[in-house]
Amino acid sequence: MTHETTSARSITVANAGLDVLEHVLSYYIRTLNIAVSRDLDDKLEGLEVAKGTGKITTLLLVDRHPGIRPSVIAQLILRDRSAMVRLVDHMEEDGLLTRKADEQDNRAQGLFISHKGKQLAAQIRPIVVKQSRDFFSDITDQEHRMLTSILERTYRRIAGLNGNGETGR
Amino acid sequence: MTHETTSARSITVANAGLDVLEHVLSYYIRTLNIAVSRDLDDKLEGLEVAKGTGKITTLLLVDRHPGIRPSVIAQLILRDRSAMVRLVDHMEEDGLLTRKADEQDNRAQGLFISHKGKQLAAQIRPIVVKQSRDFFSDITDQEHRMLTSILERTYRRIAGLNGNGETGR
DNA sequence: AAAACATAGTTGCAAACGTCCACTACTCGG
DNA sequence: CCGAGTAGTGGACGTTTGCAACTATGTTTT
Repeated sequence: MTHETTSARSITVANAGLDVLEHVLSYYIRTLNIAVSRDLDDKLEGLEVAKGTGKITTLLLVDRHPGIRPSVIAQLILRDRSAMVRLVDHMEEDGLLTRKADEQDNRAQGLFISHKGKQLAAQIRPIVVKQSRDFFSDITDQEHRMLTSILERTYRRIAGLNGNGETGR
Repeated sequence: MTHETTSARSITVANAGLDVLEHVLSYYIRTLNIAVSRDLDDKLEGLEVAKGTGKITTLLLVDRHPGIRPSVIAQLILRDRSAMVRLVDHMEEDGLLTRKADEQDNRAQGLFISHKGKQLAAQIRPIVVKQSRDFFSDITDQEHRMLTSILERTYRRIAGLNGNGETGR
């Protein structure tokens, strides 16, 4: 049917409707994700934790909860254990943290932050917070808080931070 | 400083605080993204448009705007042109759309949906909408609308589709 | 106490992207 | 006509991610 009349050049970024996606939350989450991730990477350039939510979250979690286990972090960042292993490998190589076998449970291990890791964590915290705030510059503080708390709800369910846990893989 | 009393095994998914990330919108965007993407992939399993926001958006855009150019779509989905080329390659191979050289501008091309593509688009629309709604099941309709429109604001700025409709190109 | 089952970490493999960069073809303004 | 900018393409890389299989260890059953 339609294929000739609509002059292609009239379809610009500014006037192209997104079809149903315009009202689909997941579309914005998915798209904004790539933008916000890119932006964050820039802000973190050179800091050994660029790329991926994983490193940052892991660093902060280990700093905050000495002895936390890889598998727990994996659940929180929604990755599988194998991905987690590599993450820890890298971070250990970079001297940000260390593994220590758990004394009670020999198959488990605990993660501990290094001095260098601690400093990096301290350095990163303000950057991460500010980045998020700056990125969503056209959102009021109130809206920002609201979004955060609403999304937190879904996140907690998915990650199993609520009642009991499902793995939501 | 929380640490000694906290034996490693007591740090569970349920009680591990996320440090500053707890109040960082971008953290939720980034993390939820991977969950929502996985979920969507499941719902779309087998449908030739699984994986990545790109295919779906492209399909719907081409269906909606016959003759739209790859570069325009690229801007909307926040990818670079080369990524777009491959996307179109695949979709053309799959018989979802076709390229046609633009008559006015020989360096450009227009994308047109195929019959198969049109059917797929029709099939996908409800799924995508429902998926988003279902995924964020613990959010009220009103909140969902609010989130969508707030995020849309940021998206539009990022993608450069603000204000005026036809910025002379 | 042995067997069966579950959990933590690990590794290999392979698919899927995204990014950077260079290159061609073409348009347009001056 | 020239120079600048744009559209599409292709190649090479480096990463990330997911799956499946495997080990070691812990827990539960019978």
